Amino acid sequence: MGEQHIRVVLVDDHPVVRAGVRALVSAQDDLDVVGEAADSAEAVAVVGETKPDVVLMDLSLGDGPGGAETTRLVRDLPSPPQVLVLTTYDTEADVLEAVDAGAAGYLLKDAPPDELFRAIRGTARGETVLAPSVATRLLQRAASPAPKVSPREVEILRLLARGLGNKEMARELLVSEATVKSHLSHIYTKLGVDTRAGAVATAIERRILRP
Amino acid sequence: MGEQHIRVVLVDDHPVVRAGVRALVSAQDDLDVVGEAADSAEAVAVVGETKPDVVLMDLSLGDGPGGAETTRLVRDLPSPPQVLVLTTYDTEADVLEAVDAGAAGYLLKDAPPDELFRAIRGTARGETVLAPSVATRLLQRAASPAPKVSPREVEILRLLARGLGNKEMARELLVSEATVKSHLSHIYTKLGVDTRAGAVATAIERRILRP
DNA sequence: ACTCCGGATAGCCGATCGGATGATGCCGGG
DNA sequence: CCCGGCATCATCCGATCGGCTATCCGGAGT
Repeated sequence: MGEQHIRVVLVDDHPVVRAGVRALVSAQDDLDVVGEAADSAEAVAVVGETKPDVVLMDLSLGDGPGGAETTRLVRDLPSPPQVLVLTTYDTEADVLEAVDAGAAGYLLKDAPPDELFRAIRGTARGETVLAPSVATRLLQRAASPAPKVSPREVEILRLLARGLGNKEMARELLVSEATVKSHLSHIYTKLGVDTRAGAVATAIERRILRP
Repeated sequence: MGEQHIRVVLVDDHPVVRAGVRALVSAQDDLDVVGEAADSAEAVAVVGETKPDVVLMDLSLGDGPGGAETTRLVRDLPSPPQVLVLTTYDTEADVLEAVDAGAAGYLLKDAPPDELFRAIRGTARGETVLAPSVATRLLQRAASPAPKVSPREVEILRLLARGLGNKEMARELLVSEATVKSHLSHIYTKLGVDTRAGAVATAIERRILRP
């Protein structure tokens, strides 16, 4: 069998979380934490230097590029590591973006240590590891129609959340009021609502808008 | 000078965070982690047994009572410990509730370890320790009028976010449509908006509603 | 080449909303 | 004891919204 020690790099902007994962992971005989990074740039550098088997990636990295983008970057490196996303949220959008970026697994931070260890080992073996709640969510969404809002519609949603009326949105976007209404109708259909307030709530819930 | 070792109990539902704080705090000569708890009941039990000087309290504890309520509980114990809130969010509502519950400090989880240590020591000495961002926010809000929505108005907001019309809300709440409109008007005034969509967005932003 | 989709536009109409104004009853703090 | 906040209800009215039906254009994909 290949490597006996799985080399792990941690990417998380929270010192506390890094310390926690390091403490837990290091205590495992077959797992070594060979590096840490607090942001995207650091992550790329550290991964390039240490050539880990697995990268534990947080999705929210503070200012610069997020975890999804960083996942892309490290996956584009020569002999790229497997990326296991370890984050707080399990939004559909987050999961999809991460998987799309080349993540091999998705775990939540409230997972018990055991699950974390198993996930790291599985990921290192090339397996795809999803937290139960994430897997469930994915299946749910896969069954139901995927509501993908267009860029323009997102703009509308943004203005909507600011409480603008159709007329005001029209002025803001330099289009006619009819166009705004048209977009809104499409948004309602896609989000499965029929009021502006509901659209805003659903948009925020699905992370189409950020509060 | 009193105790040379400051006894600390951790309350957080995330194993990873507990491990992280424990690893960081334990490495300090003058700080001892004498207990951990993952939920409110456990917290009260552990604090009662270990009589710590400081409790590091997360505000979101999963299912049962939250961190604010738990803070009240441990502060009501005989010879209560100081409570230092250590959480992810710095919402005005969260801060106020925590302080009201008897918390002596408020730190964010992305704080550097140094700051955490200083906060623990300060809290143990009875000082009030606020994260800079939290302090700033408090001053801001203290200057501007505090918009406190009534319980009934929160109910209205909840239904609003579900996209219900005034008539439907009225039926749901067993009141007349006029009453609903009245509440809405008050909500608009308090939140500084003039549309339902804006109200929902602002309510979520101010954490009056949870997405 | 042809189709599908996002984006833009138009008009119609009933339902709803938001603002203004005013009134009543209850409770708790000053 | 009186005031203020909360909750309740009522009416009026102009502005807006949401649903419906149709058309047009340009780019991406088959």
